[in-house]
Amino acid sequence: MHPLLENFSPEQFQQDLVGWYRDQKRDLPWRRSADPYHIWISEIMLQQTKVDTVIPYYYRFLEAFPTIEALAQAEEDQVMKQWEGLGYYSRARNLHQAVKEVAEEYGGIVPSGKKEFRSLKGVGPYTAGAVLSIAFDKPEPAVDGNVMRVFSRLLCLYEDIGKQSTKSTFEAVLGEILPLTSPSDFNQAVMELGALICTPTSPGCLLCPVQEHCKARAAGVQEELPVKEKKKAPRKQEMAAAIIWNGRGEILIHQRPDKGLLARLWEFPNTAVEKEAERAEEMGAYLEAEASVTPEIERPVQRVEQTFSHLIWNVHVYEGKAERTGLPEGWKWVPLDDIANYALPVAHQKIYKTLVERMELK
DNA sequence: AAGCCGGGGCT
DNA sequence: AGCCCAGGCTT
Repeated sequence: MHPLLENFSPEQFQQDLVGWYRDQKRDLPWRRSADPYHIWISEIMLQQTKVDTVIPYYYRFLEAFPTIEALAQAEEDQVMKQWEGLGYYSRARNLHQAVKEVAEEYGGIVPSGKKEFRSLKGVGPYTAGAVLSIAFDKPEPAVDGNVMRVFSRLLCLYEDIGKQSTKSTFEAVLGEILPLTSPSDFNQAVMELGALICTPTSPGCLLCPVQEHCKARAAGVQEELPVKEKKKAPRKQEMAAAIIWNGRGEILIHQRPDKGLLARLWEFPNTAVEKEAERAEEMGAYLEAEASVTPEIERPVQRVEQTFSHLIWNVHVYEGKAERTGLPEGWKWVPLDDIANYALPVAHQKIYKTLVERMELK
């Protein structure tokens, strides 16, 4: 028995927690399915993403790609378009690659072995535990942020949950508490408790089904936990972007590089700028250097902000024109309406939406 | 071990 | 203005 579990009663805890879960659990779309493919999609989408955000994406994605085969055969651009706006786009590309592997190597059947499933792209320790327990009822722990918050309070553990060593501690503890009879309900129950009762701020201890098991509650320190190192503030970046028309009524777009921020998404040409007075000139120089396009920047039309976890873009949008020249790899002239078929970062979706509205007024 | 990778909704 | 979220990958 793990030393942190001294005086902890796993059987009573399981009973109190799972009983509450079966009575109070939310009716979520992926809980209506037993298909491992559906469970898997939901778990990837739910990484660092709230339930309410995921729900519409989950429906649309499975409508577009109802089966492993359908997703395996899809073009990456179509997959990215379905993921547009959900963020962390490597999730979509990794999922697509993993599903192709399942189609080719496992006959389209999601592997239920830990080693096999864990080896798939984008499947880490949490996702492996979650899918194997929920879809296959395997007794695997699934330790995410919810679980660490809940158990740092239950066990009154003041170790930084951002550290790998702390996560390992929780995985060991959960491995000992996890019931063999219904690991699916148990894992989901801990997460449900974290989402509904044992929330980051103002936890609802009075409504908590396991309050009698909670050391932090007993000591009145539940608000101090979990311990987590503060993150640095994001840095600000001034940007210029341009809507460049050619003589045929087409607009210039660009695909971002394979790696890094917003990898492989499409965008209006843009570049970081230094001096406020020379933004338009810097934009022109960028287009000349990267696409051999010599634009006439005519006017500023919009300003858009986009906040990332480590970066804030302040994008000054210009409009202008250029000759319809040949373009390097990754650049395209596209009719206005066709831009809707490309996956864009949210900042560029806003630019596109505003542009379409302006054109409709004319 | 630490940094990178989105976007939205709370407080 | 921070904070957090059903994390994983890369270095």
